[in-house]
Amino acid sequence: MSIPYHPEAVEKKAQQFWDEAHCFEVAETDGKEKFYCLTMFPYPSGKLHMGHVRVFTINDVIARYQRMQGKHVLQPMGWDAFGLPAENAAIKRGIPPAQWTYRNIDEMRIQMRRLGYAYDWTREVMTCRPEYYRWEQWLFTKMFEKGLVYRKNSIVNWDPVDQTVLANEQVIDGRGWRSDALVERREIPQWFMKITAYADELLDELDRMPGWPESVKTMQRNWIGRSVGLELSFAVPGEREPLTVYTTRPDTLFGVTYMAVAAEHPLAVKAAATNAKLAAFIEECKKSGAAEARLETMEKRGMSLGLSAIHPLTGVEVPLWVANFVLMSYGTGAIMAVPGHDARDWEFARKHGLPIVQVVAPADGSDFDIEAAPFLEHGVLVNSADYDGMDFDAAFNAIADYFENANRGKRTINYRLRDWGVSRQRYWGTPIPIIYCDDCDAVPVPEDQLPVVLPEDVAFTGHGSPLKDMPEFVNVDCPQCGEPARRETDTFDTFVESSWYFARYACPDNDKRMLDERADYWTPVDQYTGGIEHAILHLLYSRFFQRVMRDQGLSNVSEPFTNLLTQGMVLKDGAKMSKNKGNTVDPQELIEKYGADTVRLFMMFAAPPEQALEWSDDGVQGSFRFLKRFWVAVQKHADAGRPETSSADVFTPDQEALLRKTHQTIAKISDDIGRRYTFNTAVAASMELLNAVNRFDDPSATGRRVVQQALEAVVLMLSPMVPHICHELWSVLGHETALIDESWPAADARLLHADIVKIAVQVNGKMRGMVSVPADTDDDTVLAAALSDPNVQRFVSAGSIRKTIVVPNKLVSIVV
RNA sequence: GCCCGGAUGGCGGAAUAGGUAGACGCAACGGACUUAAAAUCCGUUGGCCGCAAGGCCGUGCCGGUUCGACUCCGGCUCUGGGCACCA
Repeated sequence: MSIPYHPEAVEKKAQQFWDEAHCFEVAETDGKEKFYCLTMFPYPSGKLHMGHVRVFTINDVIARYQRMQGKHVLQPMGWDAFGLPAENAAIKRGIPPAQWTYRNIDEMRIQMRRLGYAYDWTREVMTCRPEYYRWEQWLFTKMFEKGLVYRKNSIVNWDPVDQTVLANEQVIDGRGWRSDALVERREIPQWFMKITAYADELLDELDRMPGWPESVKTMQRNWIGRSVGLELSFAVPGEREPLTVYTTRPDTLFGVTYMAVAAEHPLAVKAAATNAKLAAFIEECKKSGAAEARLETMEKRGMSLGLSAIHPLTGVEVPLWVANFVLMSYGTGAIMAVPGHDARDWEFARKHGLPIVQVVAPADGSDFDIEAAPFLEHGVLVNSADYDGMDFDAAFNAIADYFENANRGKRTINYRLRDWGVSRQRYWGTPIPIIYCDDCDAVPVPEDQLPVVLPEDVAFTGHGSPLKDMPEFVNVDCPQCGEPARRETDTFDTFVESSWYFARYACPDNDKRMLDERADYWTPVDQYTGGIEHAILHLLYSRFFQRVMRDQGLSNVSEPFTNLLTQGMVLKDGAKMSKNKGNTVDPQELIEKYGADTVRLFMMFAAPPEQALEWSDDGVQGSFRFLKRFWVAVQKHADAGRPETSSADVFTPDQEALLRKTHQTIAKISDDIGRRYTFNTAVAASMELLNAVNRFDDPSATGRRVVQQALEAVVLMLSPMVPHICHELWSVLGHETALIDESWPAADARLLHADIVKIAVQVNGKMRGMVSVPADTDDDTVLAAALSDPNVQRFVSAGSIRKTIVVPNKLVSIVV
């Protein structure tokens, strides 16, 4: 008597079983291989979206698969709880950010539980809790002591109407998103972490990280952007200080025809003091956001400073300009321009009528029209005095030697990577543990006064941080001299919290130390899964922080994530699903309609994990139908009672075919999940095997035994993806013990290969026939069989064969 | 603008090391069951030609390497992600 498939009841029952048995709570167990399986933790935005469901399901499949491989699996979950959206919600709804955040966490936790993820909830962390962020404050004070943090001026987006600092996201087409005022660049003092001190290590170690995708490693290499170049100076007549610039192309030095400085550069500021037009232009330049993408794409504008610089080799005077694309915070705030061999310099020279000189020619001696386009490749020097005829390396070295010997410049290694500015002029974040004293300057908060607790009960207006208006927070005594002092009101970039949470899951309850021996047991993370959008910032900051913790003696691990899986976005209508764009699909509705297993299955089946997944409402239905067919097939089989366990090992051809199919499928899915992470093809293979079972009609004892084996394999192998229905069907198949403790099935190697293989026959590269031969037939016999195919013969006349290729068990290619 | 990806039937995708393009699923169409609908089951389905056998074309575009290219190389187009204060 078959029971219909009711996902809600099935899922509730399975989850209750796992909860009561505490299946997913893990301690540090000796003698068992550990596997730390982690997803990037979510921002508690309100409800789960499809992107969450995708990444959590992928990771859960891996965690459950590894568990079935006999490993001791930790899969924790927590909340990246600080951030801008809570402040926006607070303004919009008049609720304190903390309240809004905790409510969202509670709601999303319920949704996650409904989806049946194998999380150890006893380890949950929330970054907005003092017991979490106190350790980050503590580490910051340690970094302060080591000189790994420092304070300097840096640029922010300033909204002149709302009188507030804006995030890049809040600047739309150069205007503040609420005020619509033109955004300005403004310099304010901010705290920086010296990630550049680790630049070489972060770069070099990428070569020894086989578990990371090549694309992510390339992006990080380019981001760090290590380059070897020459630092040299141009004298400026009438100025005491020369203008220092850095170039990776000293070979183009003779092609310098002008120089440009940033609007904030002292030379520009000085010149503007006596030139109203210039002053106006400089003010205009500051009216722009700070985002690089915007600076690079906006119209390149500039104005002559009326000054010149002396070329260090030729002595020729080149004009000095101020330009909107040169930024004070990058490099020295000045550039030497070589329009003949740099695209941006070329474009700017064209626009402003500045001379373009060719100093590098193509190595093959061909002509190049420098007036039509810049020549960007390496080549042979021309118009470069004694250096003419040299190639890039020779010219680089000769010119660099000249400057170093004359003590007028030096070879320098530069990084594109900049130190990490961690100050945010916002309320909802970790307070930066610094006290400003008139006499002692910036003093870190002593360890016994940590944590600096963020007051949660605040009236939040959105006009600046409410911390500034809280004297009880701001006014403190200087820890050094005891005089009245002021507490820092800026908070940390939320990337600081997400740079070490993965280690804290090992010991979230320790109130004496940041990390303990349990972190030594679990770290590094064996499998880390998250969005490709984090390929650079979050992953690089985490690699940096892991090293800071290591050098603080907290860990002996350098790389935090051994294997990285970057899953693609969930797109709708070709764009990332997001609340901003209003193109979201609510997973909750689908769960209520079809159950968690259907949603999980569809997410795994719709696309391979690394690829972007274009959402379509069609197809979820198909996954549900498959689960129903799966359910009915197992029930129907079980209704006839358990097959006898012992029978002779004699099979009919059909029985043997299903047996082979079962074992081939086990081998394929093991590879798909264990090595390739192509869960979509694993699902497809399960479907094929189930289709084969449904077509198979053999009520004999042996037939039923073969079916039992096939169904058990499908239940076991689908269980990481659809754990609830499999939990139930495992007992339907007659098992007393729970599926969660079962091992992954093993394929019988003797049953993996077919005894008859089909060989494709090509003539001149075109398919002309198929022949069936026993597996591993020798080449000559296969060729003879191929040539005897009537259709092949039509295209091959005797004696005309020029070449034959035989690919064993696959293909014959005949060239006539 | 710069860096990293992607493009295959009506749709999502498969082809794992250069070797049968389109597995599996969706949608559509035809049929069975039903008073009917839903559900379920069976069948067909890249395009063109052909009664059939079979042939020709076909993996974003242009070109190359190879007996053989979705796969490798060169050049484009469109599109997704990142660009340091969204997370």
